[in-house]
Amino acid sequence: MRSFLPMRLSRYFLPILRETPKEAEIVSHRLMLRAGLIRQQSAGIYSWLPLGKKVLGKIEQIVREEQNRAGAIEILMPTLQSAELWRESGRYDDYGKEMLRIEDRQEREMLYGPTNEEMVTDIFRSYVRSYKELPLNLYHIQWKFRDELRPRFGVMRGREFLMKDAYSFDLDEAAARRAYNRMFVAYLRTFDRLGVKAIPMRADSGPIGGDATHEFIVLASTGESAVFLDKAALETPVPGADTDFDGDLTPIVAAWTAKYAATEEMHDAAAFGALPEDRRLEARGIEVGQVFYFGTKYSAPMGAKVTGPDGQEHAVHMGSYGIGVSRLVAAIIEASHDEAGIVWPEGVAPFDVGLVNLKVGDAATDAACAGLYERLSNAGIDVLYDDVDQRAGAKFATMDLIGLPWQLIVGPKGLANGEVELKRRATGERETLTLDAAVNRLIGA
RNA sequence: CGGGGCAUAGCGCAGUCUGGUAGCGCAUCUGGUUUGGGACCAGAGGGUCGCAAGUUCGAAUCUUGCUGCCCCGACCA
Repeated sequence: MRSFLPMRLSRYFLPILRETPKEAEIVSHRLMLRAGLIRQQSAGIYSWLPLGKKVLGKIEQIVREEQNRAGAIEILMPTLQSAELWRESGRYDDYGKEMLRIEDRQEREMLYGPTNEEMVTDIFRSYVRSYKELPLNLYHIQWKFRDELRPRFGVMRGREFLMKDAYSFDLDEAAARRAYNRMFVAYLRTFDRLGVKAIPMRADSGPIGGDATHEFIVLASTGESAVFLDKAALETPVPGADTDFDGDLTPIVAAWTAKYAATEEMHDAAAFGALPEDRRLEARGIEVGQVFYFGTKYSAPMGAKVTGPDGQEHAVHMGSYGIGVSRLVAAIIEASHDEAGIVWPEGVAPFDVGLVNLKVGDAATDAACAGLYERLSNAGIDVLYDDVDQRAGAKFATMDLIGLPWQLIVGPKGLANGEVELKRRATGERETLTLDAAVNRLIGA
């Protein structure tokens, strides 16, 4: 007897909207509202409903695994920070109105963190004294708040957003560049596992400062920014799971950075024009990550120093590395959807399979579904069982909308021949199989 | 922050100009008929018309103030 209840749609919380709420302009926002992933609570601030929360968790976990693989170490810093820390770096006055400033009951000045360079630098300087403890890369996955003047496009540009931010500490610039490369390669792997094509592009360092930086841009026709790239970038191989992060990563990074790829702001029309015409690609994209090297910008004013092998104190060289976790949910949808709804890449889908019972209450279909659910679950497959008493059309429309990679359709007609239908959401292909064959196909998939 | 717009049932909308018992579609509930691509019939429930003040015998409708939200631009992970 299994010790868990099946995830039955009739008992789940999946508020599907048939009509598109009028505020949603772009496709990912529309689909996230319609498929019951999120609910807006205030401008740029969203609740994550069960299906959305599952996707967010999947993305978070892939990001975490690849950060860990690259040698970064997870911590968790608070959302609320003291203004004092930000005065040390000078950013309390520089950051502007995007920073949400609040006062506690003792009238202490606080802020809801838009980023964590100061805080992580404070942690570092409190404990680390020697170059022997380097390199160090600390990251966390935490909610941030930036009081955007004009939040829009749903979670694509919300005010509150979930972000992975990593911070590297090294003795000198050369070591910091190696740390940068580790994150660069980790990002290539992360986005690949998330099922999106993300291209690193030369970027403007912006207010965070620094002189080496790349933005990772997901190509999507509905993307917000225009990008220009060498088509060869699309064919550049993504490093495998066996990549040695302690080894020399410069060849991998060089293979990517050698190919022309730039956003509009950094576009060099002459360099782009020098490419053979059939390799020039003008596309649109969404920024989902950025890596920076910024040297001693924070460590120097904040006194984050270590003693080097020379016996002298050195301000550490730092970098920071962000991935927009909540934004990625929207970016993935922008890059992967059709007229009927979302098409989740397998790695981030909220469930692996939607098991559709076409005749709820019929002893044969009910029993077949129960058996299939159990066999698939025991094989580690995450199944959403649609046991709702609805017409077939409505069930199919719901499954297509929420975009699970596979639909396993069980109806009385097929079952009379011992058969079920397996539909691949991405392609729409359907296959009629015996129950055993369908289970084996899914377990093998 | 400049410009524009919207706010009426859970969602999408009409009604506002020209003040007079608050409507439609979808969704929800009940009963029946249906049942492989968003069914049909009959019935039912659900609204302090964003908030406040004013004008008026009477305000969803007119006036003033406020709030929230959206779109374009500038800005931005």
